[in-house]
Amino acid sequence: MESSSWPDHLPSDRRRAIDELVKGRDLTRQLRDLVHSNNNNNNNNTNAAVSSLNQDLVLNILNSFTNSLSILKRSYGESDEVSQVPTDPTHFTWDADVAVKSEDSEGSSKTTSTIKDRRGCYKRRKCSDSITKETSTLTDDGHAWRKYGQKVILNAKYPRNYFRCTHKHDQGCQATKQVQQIEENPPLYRSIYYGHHTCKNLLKASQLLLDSTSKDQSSMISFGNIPIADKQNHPFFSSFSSSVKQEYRDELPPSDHHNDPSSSSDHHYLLPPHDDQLTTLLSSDHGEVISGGNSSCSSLDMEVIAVESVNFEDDILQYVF
DNA sequence: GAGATTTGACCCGT
DNA sequence: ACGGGTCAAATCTC
Repeated sequence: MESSSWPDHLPSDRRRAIDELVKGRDLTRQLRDLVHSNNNNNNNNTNAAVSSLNQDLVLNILNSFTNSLSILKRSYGESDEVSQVPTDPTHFTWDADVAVKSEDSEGSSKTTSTIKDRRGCYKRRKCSDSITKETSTLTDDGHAWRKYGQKVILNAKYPRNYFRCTHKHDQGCQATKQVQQIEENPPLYRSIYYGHHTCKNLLKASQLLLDSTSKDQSSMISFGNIPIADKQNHPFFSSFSSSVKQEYRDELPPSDHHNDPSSSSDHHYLLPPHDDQLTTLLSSDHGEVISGGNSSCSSLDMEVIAVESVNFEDDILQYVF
C-alpha cells in the first residue's frame, strides 16, 4: 500500500485522507476490472453502449482519485509517484511536466498570509512535452479553452495568449496552450500545446450518440442538421464561440478579419473571425472541409482522421498530440 | 447571475 | 535582474 510510504511530517488527518483516497482508488480499480470482464462476456450491441458508459464512469472516478492524490502529494512537495501509477494505459494519464498548481496554503516557504502572496503556488513549465502547430488560420482542436493570460514577449511583434482547458476546475484537466501570431502577411499563428486533456467533452459525446442513430451521409459527428443561424444559439456552439471570441479579437489584425460575404460558400461556412474557428470546428466535425478549404494544413488532416476514428479527446490526442 | 476575458501583480527559472 | 507563466480581482458579455 502506498499509504505506508507517506512521510512522517504529514499531519495525521491529512494522511488518513490520503489513505482513504488510496483505498477508494483501489476499490475503483477492482470495479473497473469487474466492468471490463463483464464487457468481455457481453459483446452484443445493446449492451455495448451501456458498457462503454460504465467504463467511462469508472475511469472518471478513478481519475478523480488519482488526481486528488496527486494534488495532495504535490502540496507536500512529494514526488508524484501516485500520479505515475497508471490507471489505464490509454486514459487519464497525468502529465508531470505540465505546471501544476499547489493549493497548499501551509507551505513551509510561506512567510506571510496576504492574499497576494502566491509563493510556491505554481511551477514553471518545462519545455519538454509540448506540441507546436503553425497554421495560417486559428484552428480548432475540438476543445474548449479559456484564456487566462496575455503577455508581451520580448522581441515579438505580437503578444502571446495563454489558454487553459475550460474543464480545468470541474474535471481537473491540465491541458494548456499558448497561441501567438508570428506573422501578419500572410497571417501565421503558432499554437503550442502542453499536457493532455483528461476531460471529457460531454456535449460532443452526447452528439456522437445522437448521430449514431441518425446518420447523415457525410458526417461522422454532425451538427449539419442545425441551421447555421441556430448554431449560434446551440449550447455547444454558443459556448464555444464565446470561448474563443476573445482569442481572435486579440490575435487577428483588426482590419482584415471581418465579414467578407463574398467569400462565404455553402460548405465552408466562412464566418466572421471568431466564427472562423467555428468554421474549422464544423469542418472537422464533418470530416470534409478544412479551414475554409485550405489544403495545406496536414496537421488538420490528422485531426479529421482522429475525429473520424472517433472517441473524443483521447483518440484525438493520439493523433494530434 | 454565471461564466469568460482583461490586466496588473506575483512567482520562478535562468 | 529579467523574462515568461500564472493568479485573481475587476470587468465584461450573454
